Amino acid sequence: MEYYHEMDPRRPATPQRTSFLLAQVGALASKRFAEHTRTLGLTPGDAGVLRLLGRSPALSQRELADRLGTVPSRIVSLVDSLETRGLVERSRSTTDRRNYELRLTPSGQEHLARLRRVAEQHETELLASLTPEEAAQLHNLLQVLAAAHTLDPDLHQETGR
Amino acid sequence: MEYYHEMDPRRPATPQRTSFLLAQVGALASKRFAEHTRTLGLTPGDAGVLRLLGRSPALSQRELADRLGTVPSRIVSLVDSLETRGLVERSRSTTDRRNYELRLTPSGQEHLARLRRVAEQHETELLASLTPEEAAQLHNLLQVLAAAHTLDPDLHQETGR
DNA sequence: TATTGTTATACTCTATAACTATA
DNA sequence: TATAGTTATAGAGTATAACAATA
Repeated sequence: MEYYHEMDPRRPATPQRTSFLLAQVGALASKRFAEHTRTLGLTPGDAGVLRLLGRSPALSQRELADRLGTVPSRIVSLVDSLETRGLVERSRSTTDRRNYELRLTPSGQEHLARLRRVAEQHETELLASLTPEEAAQLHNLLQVLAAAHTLDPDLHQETGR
Repeated sequence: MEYYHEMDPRRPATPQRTSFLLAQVGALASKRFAEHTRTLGLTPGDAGVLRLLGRSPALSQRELADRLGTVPSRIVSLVDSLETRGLVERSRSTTDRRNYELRLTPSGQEHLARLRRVAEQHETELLASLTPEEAAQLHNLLQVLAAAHTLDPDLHQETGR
């Protein structure tokens, strides 16, 4: 159920709040993205790992967990699965043998490239009803909100609760 | 884990896509709203039921499920809980005794009023970093997106899958 | 002692399917 | 037969806590 994300086509008696719309449209974006990744045989979680390892090779599982805002135990099954499918490889760090260094395999890099293409397609589809100027406006407004809510240390962090 | 909603304060090497930002900020809005409802002893699901019954009294559970984009079985436990707490009451329809007619009790109406106040507060907090003009702009852009994606019958519906 | 990764477990949320009662 | 509501169950997704290996 979408409770707060309700998408009833009937018009509400009261005008929708912006925060409500934001949650609705944001949930739509997430859902559509998940559908796109699924066509590649990847979950959104897989996509997050591939994206980060593409940007930062040799990450440890602990670091990966921190950056994704989750716990190390969650990373284990994610990397297990990606390793089994040959997209990611673990090698022990030579300097600290507790750590793994995680890297994309060539196949993992291909998957990441495909992922970037569907992300681009997703972006295009989602914003198709906006003019380029409107899309740029939206981008800026969202960045203001993201910055305001993550950079204020007095507010609880979004990731990891 | 927020995978796609990752809120890593480190700047990404590539600029964030708007769809990504939308998912991030939307998830933030949902999470903050849930925190607000929790201070009233309500889940976001509870809030959805109260809001709809406030607007449309005498709804059946089936209708409620449809409007919230979920299945009837999900409504049962939600209404059970609200009924136990004295916020909602079930009465059998006199015209078709299969249906319930759901209504808010006076206490339910008070809770709904409180809910509206925290929703207003939530809205204010979330958008505090925008000027009124920017907030209005954001509202309009989001409405365009919401309309484009729900009114097109060729695209899968967001609610209910 | 502290940290990385692992396992086992549990919890939350939600959907599916079979059932009952009414129509 | 069809529909409203109910129950039992199961599946995602994710977190917690205890543990082994290494530092």
